[in-house]
Amino acid sequence: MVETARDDPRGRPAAERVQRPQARTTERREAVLKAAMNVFGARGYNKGALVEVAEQAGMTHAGVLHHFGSKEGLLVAMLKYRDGEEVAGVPARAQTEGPAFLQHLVDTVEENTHRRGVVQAYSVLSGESVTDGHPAHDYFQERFHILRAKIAGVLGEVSGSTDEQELIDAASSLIAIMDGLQVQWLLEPEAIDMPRILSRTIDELVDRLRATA
Amino acid sequence: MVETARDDPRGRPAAERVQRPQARTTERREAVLKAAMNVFGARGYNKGALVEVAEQAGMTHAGVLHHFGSKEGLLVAMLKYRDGEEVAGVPARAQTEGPAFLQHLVDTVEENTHRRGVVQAYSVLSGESVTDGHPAHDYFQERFHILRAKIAGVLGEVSGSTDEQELIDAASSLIAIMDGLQVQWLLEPEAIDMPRILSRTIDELVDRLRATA
DNA sequence: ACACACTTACTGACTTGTAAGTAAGTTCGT
DNA sequence: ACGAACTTACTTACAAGTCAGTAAGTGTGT
Repeated sequence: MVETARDDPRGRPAAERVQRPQARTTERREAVLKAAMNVFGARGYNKGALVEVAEQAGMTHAGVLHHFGSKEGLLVAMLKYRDGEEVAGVPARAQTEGPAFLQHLVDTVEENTHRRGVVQAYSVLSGESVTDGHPAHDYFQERFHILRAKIAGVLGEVSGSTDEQELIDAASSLIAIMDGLQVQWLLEPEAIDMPRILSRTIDELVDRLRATA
Repeated sequence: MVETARDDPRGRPAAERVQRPQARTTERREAVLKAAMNVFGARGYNKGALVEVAEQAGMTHAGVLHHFGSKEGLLVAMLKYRDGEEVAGVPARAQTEGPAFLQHLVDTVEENTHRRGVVQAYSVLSGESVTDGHPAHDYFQERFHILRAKIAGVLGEVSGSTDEQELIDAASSLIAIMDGLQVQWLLEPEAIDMPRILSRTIDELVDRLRATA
């Protein structure tokens, strides 16, 4: 008994739920989230309009607001959702460790070559996120912080190096290369071979770290 | 005689000039351009409003449109203007050659550490530029294309390598690192030492290329 | 005299968000 | 097993604001 008032009846209900959501609600919300990826990816958060998101999800913009409370709420939910599935094909939550993780990075980049929309959404949003008071600011700040630590750890394992600063620097470089290449690739796809460059860079980086270990 | 209708009476007049601009016009336009850097840098192109640009330049938004014709015209003019001066302190047009150019890159990044606004403008705009039909799309596409060729050339000179593909890949990496680091730095400045990482990367890159030369 | 460098005033197109209403689903007392 | 009471999942309609762009006018420099 004790009624345990579940304050989280599935997901992150913007309009506070008291009962539980209906059967098909989850998939409807997912449709909205996917539409948001499309729209925010194609036009950016600022220029992306709720009406267009709603249209693609088959409802009105008021319906979208019913689910996510505000445009900002939708963005945040979308960002979290994206994390949950990573890139469809790749195992997502599969938190690979050690050298496998570095291969996982290359695989993901390879996958991304066939998912322009995802890459575009990421590039646009991370760029926008540095503007004053952008709703995705905290998300990207945290994401980079965690990613750097994770990659530095793996690089340490693989190379045997224990120079923390150098490991973090190397991790920062790796992330920077991946992100920077995406923008160049989006603007001139034939000119940039992302997987090749990344995999080369990783090899060099590990070699360098091993040398000073 | 013959009236030689000069179709470019100084600058890029959006509202087509017939006579020649007045004395203080150039500096007024420059004030607008600088304001545009501020506003588009802080808010992005889409969210940046002409009224705010105008305010900072000491006129109304209609005055800005008088000079640049449209918001898009202002952006393009701003981008060109920025190229003309690069970063205030650094010699700008000084098209350094050879190894000096690589040092110039590091110096510029060092300078940028003290010019957050410039870095933010660049990051936001280049991110936005990949969206559908963005007015800065062509600018950044061309910029990356030229920069890659330039850097690849310099790397070839310095390392002695003649492997075109490898030189272009290395150039792409360098640019990607600089751009990618900027975003991370903007989000967490204390965590990222841009000049140190860049200069380290350049050394490694040159060494690698020299080895296979 | 006439173009230039603006300003004021206004329009129209979009935007996000809210309010109110409706149909369908869920829960629960009996 | 049934219906009242209530929620959820929307819709239509609207409020309120923001913004780029235009038109017409005013003063000033050459």
